[in-house]
Amino acid sequence: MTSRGGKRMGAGRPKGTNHYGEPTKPVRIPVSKIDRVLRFVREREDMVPLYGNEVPAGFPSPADDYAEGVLDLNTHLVREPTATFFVRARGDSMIGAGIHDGDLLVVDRSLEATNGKVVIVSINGELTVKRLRKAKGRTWLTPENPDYPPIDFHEQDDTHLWGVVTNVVHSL
Amino acid sequence: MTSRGGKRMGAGRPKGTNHYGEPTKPVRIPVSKIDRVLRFVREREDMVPLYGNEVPAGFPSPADDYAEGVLDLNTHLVREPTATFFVRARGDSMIGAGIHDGDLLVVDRSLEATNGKVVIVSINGELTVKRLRKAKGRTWLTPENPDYPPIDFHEQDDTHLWGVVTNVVHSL
DNA sequence: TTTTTGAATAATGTAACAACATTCAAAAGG
DNA sequence: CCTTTTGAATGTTGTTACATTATTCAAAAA
Repeated sequence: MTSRGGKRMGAGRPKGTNHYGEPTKPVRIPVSKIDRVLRFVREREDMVPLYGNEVPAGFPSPADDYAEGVLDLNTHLVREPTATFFVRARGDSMIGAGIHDGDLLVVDRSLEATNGKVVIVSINGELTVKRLRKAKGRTWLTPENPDYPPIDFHEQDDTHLWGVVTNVVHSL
Repeated sequence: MTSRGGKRMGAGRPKGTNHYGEPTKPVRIPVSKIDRVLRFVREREDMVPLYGNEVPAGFPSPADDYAEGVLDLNTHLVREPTATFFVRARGDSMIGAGIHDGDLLVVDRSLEATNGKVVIVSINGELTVKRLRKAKGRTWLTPENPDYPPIDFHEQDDTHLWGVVTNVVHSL
């Protein structure tokens, strides 16, 4: 074929037409986490739409813009990653606080355990969850269930306060 | 100074002494997500230690090995990212199922709404959460609160079943 | 024996590159 | 004059390459 050459002013792929709509940069990732990272950046795996109580216009297409916003559970529930841990709740002594047997408790060790907070305490090597009550110079650990009695609390060898429960994850 | 040269058999940095304990590879990441990705891979932000009810040996140092394992909330609670959304619960009609006013509900639209499942239904443009009961060829939406009556359910113009509630996140 | 020092080697952030994708307009065809 | 074909022009992308840094070891010095 003969050439069809010549100037092509303004030709070429336009900027910003990539998959993400923004520039990318190579970042070194440990191989075991590459899959997870790619899912996060490519499929916005961690951003799940949040709806209120009205059926939104775009419903039920989560691919559309999320009028009510999106939510990342890790960021939402874990404010201080290095100070946070989970504990599996046992028993029904805190049923009144919405804590059921088997629930996953999100515990933040960086929060101050003030009066009224639900806390994780170890007693004789066992972790337990109770509500902290401070009154008249004394401190009590009170269950949220009338079947159980309050416990007088003071830090000692085998009793330690580990953190404040911020969220309860209940599976159905 | 004179040279101190000569063979150095076995010298050099040993393999596997990198920050992650495993090889890395460059992966192209959109610039706005680089911070988030680096936090994830470097500080294992999303991997929070999970403890049972015994005080573990390494406690309270989350930097140590997690005898009870680690947990990533997104992976744990969101099985099908593209079919999942969140709804904020209103009212106390499902208090018996552990669902309180203001709780965050994780809803999976890919699960089958079988008898006994807690489901999200829209009625007249409003989202509501109820337990599905199927019996004698009929389907009911039953609140988990004796103060509320069951509702006869059948899909029609203004009534639609949106998904199955898999988890309830309750804030304290 | 202990300390100093540079060789040896791996890790790491980023530039560079080759392969691919996309768009435009000149040339060809009608 | 309008439509189709085609290669130039340019951006994107996964991966390689590389210069710099970090780490360890043992020969040489003290």
